[in-house]
Amino acid sequence: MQVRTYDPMQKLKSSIAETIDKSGLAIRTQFEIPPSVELGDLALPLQQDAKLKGVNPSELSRSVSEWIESHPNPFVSESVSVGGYVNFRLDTKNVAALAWSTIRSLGESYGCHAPTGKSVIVEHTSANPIHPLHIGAARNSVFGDTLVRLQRARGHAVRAHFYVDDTGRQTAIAAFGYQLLGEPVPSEKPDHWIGKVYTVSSAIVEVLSAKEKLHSTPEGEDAAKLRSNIDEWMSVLSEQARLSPDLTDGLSKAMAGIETPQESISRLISEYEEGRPLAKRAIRKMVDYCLSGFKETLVRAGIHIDSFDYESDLLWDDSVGALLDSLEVSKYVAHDGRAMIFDVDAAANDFGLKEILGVQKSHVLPRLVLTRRDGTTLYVTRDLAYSLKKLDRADRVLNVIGTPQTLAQLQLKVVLYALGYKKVLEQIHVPYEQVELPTGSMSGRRGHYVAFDSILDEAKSRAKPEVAKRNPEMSAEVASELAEKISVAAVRFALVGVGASKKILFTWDRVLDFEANSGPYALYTFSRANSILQKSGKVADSVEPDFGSLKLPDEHRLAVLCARLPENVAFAADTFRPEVLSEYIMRLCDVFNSYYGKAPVLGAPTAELKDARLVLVRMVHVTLRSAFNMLGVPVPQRM
RNA sequence: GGGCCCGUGGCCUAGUAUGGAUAGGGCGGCGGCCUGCGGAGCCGCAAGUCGAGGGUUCAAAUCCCUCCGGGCCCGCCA
Repeated sequence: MQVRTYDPMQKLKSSIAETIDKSGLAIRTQFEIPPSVELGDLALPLQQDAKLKGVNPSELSRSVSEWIESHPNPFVSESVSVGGYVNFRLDTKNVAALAWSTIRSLGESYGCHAPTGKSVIVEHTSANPIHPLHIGAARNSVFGDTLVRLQRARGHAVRAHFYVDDTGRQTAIAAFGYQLLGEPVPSEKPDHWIGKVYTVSSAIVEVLSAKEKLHSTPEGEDAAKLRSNIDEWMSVLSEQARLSPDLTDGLSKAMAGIETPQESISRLISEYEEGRPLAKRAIRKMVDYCLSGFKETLVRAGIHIDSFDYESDLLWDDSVGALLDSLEVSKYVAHDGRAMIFDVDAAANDFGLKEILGVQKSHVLPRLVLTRRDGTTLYVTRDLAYSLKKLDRADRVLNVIGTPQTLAQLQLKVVLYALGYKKVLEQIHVPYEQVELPTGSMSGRRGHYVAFDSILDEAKSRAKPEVAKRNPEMSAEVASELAEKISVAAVRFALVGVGASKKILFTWDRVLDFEANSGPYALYTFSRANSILQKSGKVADSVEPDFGSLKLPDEHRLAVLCARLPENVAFAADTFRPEVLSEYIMRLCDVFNSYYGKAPVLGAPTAELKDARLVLVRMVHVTLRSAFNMLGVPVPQRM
């Protein structure tokens, strides 16, 4: 049976390695890419091997290249020995043919790898359901979703999970306001409306409780602090009163009758945790409205969540209770009243986890409080139970969570490992840096944020005139669809195009400048390739080309680049770095743009050349389309 | 006090995992290219002490140490 080829470059490398192995030189065949195209397509560095063998690197590389020259490999057109490297120039014809047969057989799935049978859960987004997704969450979503797509392309069975934090105090504050308003149907996009309810409720509660405290506080520093606190929240309130007068007014009136809102909120929390019907109805109703708003935004950005996991379910189905029972008897747990405190450092030392997790031995890991003195659970406790649930459902779990959570994620691993869940090592924190605004940090509570929706809207409204300018004959509807695609591409490229460890300073121009942004450029390149294929009037996939007629350096580069998609996907997936793929796309676009500008495809001098070029264009076309799919970028047929 | 991350031309960024061949791109600037498959394009030019200093090495943007600048974390918050 023929084994299906997924990765042409891999296949070709093994073939060359095999040829070299026959020489009996016994060298490692770890290929690299030379720093410049003039040097070749593949490089074999032999300095290490030369050292081990105690021979001169140049001599070794010369023997290898001489061997290849006298024992030809179909994929190598030339091998040159330079300073301990053997540089290989690949044979355009055979590389193109190999890439083409792979592309033709895989079609849209070109770039994907053989199924592994391994299951992966990617948890991402998981924003609090009390305000719209903002730009920071957008980075999480886009990054997380791209990871989902990449893991899938890697051959794993992947599911995207969203952890719904519905038992926290913040959620209760919003739900409390929602209850007071009579639990209405939101009058606008639900997450945006709930965001307002949350900000106003939060501000009123802050003001009322600060005022309350002020009564029993003697004049001095503390009182002054309370006063400035009141002032701050009053100004948030007046801002909201200006933006949404009815809502603010309604909530203020309803809240005025409540003497101790903090207590009411605490009661709501505990009633919800106990699963009391009224509390349950109000909170779930509000949360689900908010989630429906999230979904709308996510769908627009091409993001799909397979499972929304409610934190409250972990309490109700006693997952948390079971976890507490096993913690109770752990030798690392100390009790203080009903509070449980976990000695993370001792556990990490005992199990040798510092070494495994890359923590310095001398670094003392902070203890972790798992329950309050009154016995109630904390966020981490529920998160522990949630981790177990995720690990139960997949071979591997990727948690897309911001860098501020790094320590907490580490502690979580130690605790679960110490409880005997060794599989927790298969749960990986994939961190990303925050997005900052020029005006300072965002605050959901204060209603200060840039919503994901606004970014998409703004991108679209900037794209529209550009589309209209270039396509005056296009109907408004089609133009709008196109503008939508372009804006999603621009936003996704902007958020995933830089390494996750880099902070992003969000400015409208940075993200939405269509000259600077690589998204529209890449889509444009694709649409040009598409247009050449359309114009040809041929079905490129049924053409049997003679790749031997491709002589231009750019034709060679394009064939080799197309063959490299799968290995780039593998690397991006395995290192959790989508930017690897976006860099690859840019490289391919650069070469292709330059190519079709100087080499006529449809007007090629001979029929053979025309066919070969046409197929090459098709290869670029399919390769780009696959790569876009993996980045979650929609593809327009024309622009 | 302890720990983590970032620091590459005016601005943004790749390269750091596995040290190696002239540090790649983009924006902005300057100069060209619409009789050719659509100019969101192409071609060219100027612009760099890879934060600083030491060390290891035949070889350091990359590894080690110290320091500087920016950010984050070390809650009976989430």
